[in-house]
Amino acid sequence: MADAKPGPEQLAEISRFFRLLSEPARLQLLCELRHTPCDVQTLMERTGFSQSHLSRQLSQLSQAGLVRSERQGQRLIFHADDPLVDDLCALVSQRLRQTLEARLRSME
Amino acid sequence: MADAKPGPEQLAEISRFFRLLSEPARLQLLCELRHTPCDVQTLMERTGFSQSHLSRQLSQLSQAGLVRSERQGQRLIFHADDPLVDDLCALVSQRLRQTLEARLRSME
DNA sequence: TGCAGTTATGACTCTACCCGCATAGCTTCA
DNA sequence: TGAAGCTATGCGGGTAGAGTCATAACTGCA
Repeated sequence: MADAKPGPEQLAEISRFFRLLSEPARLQLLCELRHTPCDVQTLMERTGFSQSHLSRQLSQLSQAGLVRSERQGQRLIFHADDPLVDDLCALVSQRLRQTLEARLRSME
Repeated sequence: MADAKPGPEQLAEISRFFRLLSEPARLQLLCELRHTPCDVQTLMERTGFSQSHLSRQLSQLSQAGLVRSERQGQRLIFHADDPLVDDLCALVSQRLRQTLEARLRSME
């Protein structure tokens, strides 16, 4: 029952979530903000992205609850204090490492 | 060190992996094959996808090691015996549920 | 080996979405 | 309140990739 086949609806939602993480730009933003909240100006300097692009991506991420914004003076400070993404990335990284090792061994 | 910022290279690989799961069709295939391996004919009937489409998607999944094929007679039987996807989906589902509950409470 | 059945692939269309530019809309503070 | 600064959004070019059709390539079997 815990691993019953999810319905199409649920499948769609889950895949939408993964889509958020499937874009390097967004994943990068999440990593940048993970332990050091900052404002858009700083993100522009660090990533080279345009302001409009950042605004859109941050909007998507905050809509999914992966990012939170807090006003400080006239600028918004963005936070990403959710460990979920860390966990997901850790699982995937570990998997990628295993795959590489296996490929190494197989070409021996 | 465990959660140091990943480099651009690693970020790209991780996001590529998430992209595999960001397509409902592929996620559905993984769910179909998770506990009941089967051949392409059966997948066509169950999902309504064309043979060529299935071939491409299964190719991507098997290249990532999420699916394995085994010949039986003249047809290939596809397996998805990796619990990783289950784990990832479970984490995300749980998160989606939490988000919904929070939204409910906030509109109270 | 040659045939029948199965899978992979080239060519194509179509949709979604990234990303930047320009600008409209807001928020804060003097 | 009005101006300055910050953020959101309409618009458009470009690209990646889903999905189909036709067909090539391959596999097991008579």
